[in-house]
Amino acid sequence: MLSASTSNDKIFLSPLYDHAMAKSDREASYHHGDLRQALIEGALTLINEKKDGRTLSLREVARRVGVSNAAPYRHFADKDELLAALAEKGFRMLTAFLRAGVASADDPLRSLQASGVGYVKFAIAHPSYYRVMFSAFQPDEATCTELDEAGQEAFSVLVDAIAIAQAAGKVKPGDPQPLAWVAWSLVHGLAMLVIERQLPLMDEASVVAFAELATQSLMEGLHTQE
Amino acid sequence: MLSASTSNDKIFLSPLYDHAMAKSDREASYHHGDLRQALIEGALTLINEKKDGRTLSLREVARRVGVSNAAPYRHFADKDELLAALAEKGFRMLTAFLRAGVASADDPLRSLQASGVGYVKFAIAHPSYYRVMFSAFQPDEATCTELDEAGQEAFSVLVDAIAIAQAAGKVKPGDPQPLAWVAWSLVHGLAMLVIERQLPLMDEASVVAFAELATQSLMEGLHTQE
DNA sequence: AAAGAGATGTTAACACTGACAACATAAATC
DNA sequence: GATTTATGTTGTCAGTGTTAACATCTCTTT
Repeated sequence: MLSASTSNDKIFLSPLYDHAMAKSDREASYHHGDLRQALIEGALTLINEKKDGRTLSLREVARRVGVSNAAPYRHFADKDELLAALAEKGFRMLTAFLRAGVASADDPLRSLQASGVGYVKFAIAHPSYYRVMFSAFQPDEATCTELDEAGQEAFSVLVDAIAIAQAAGKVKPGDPQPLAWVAWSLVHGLAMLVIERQLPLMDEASVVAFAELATQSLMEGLHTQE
Repeated sequence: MLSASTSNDKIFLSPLYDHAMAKSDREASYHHGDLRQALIEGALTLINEKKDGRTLSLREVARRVGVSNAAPYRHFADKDELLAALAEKGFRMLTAFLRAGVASADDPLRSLQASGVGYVKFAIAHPSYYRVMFSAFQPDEATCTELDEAGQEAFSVLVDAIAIAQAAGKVKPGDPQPLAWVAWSLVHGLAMLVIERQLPLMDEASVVAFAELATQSLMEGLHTQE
């Protein structure tokens, strides 16, 4: 029953539900113990079975977790809030992929490029996640600041990588933020097109190879010495 | 009642329904006369009222057009097929925007860049269209070849612009297709991020300005003389 | 022109969904 | 131990995509 969920299930974000985590006797009690987390994981496994934000249903998640229709509403105001929780987790994972990319090279420029390739690698490794993260469920602005934070954290990895490359004189100077937007646009568009099968790239190898070409192209546009 | 629909409503694609177009006495007859087109336009106006592929409902379209729930199923196998028809029209419009961009400059390089800016301009001018075009409703492959064609037509504008720039020695030589993918990725990602309000760009002017920066950055990476 | 055939609408139904109110039960607090 | 609070359940509502069975129009064929 406990299918192979993600290993980093230690991310407990909302202090509101901390007390629930203390429980350990689960299984067949009226109160689930940690429904919120179980719902997120249930939605997660469903999403890994070809479901996206549109086809995923709250009721199915509840069913999968073994709980009634209305139970999820004790933990999420509506479906979008569950999706937002998933998206947040996705951004945390994306951040890890980006950092792994950055760390995989010594040269600041190659580091920057590797972060872009890492971005695309995440997208093709977790396409359903990625779709949820960027599909248009309006996050209601102020309500889910945690999602925003997670997104900003991921983005800052890119900004930092650019700033470091600038400090090394490898990227033209100026506010790194707009440059990061440009780089983000490139890898985001690439990721989306690949995921939606709009580009005829079949296996991971060719996607990564193309991601390297794409980031390389932009690199030669961004770096100094013209 | 006939709200301001798009002006290019002369696009009749499927010869299967040509005979229906011959009718002119509409209004209050059992048979609508040209339901297929009316449904597309109805969906279109609804989509311009904040609806996207997820929130748009076939029943609402039917209601808007003044027809019963099941009537649309005489013209579209399912909801996705209606969305595909919308997407096709969107790609035709996108092609026009791209061509306008290309034609707006004399220099091949600037022409190429202008096509990219035109791409983004289309996306922000018709965000709902754009969302439908690229939101994941699996087009069932072989069934809707017309959508594929429309997409290819738009893409070919980009490829051609690159090929022309290559012929003028302004872009590094080689198969233009991969380069077009890179460029497409950049503007697609930018368009998506702007539409989903992931970038803090408010008005059209700043979006266009940033699109120019983004395309310029890539340009300097693609062009010759390093 | 009459008649049958095929296209195009309509109504009614099914199985779903998101969401809520009213109720039940366990846990936490006093 | 009693009460408040958190959490889960059942039942319901409006809305959806989709299909089947039926109705009506149009068109071809005789």
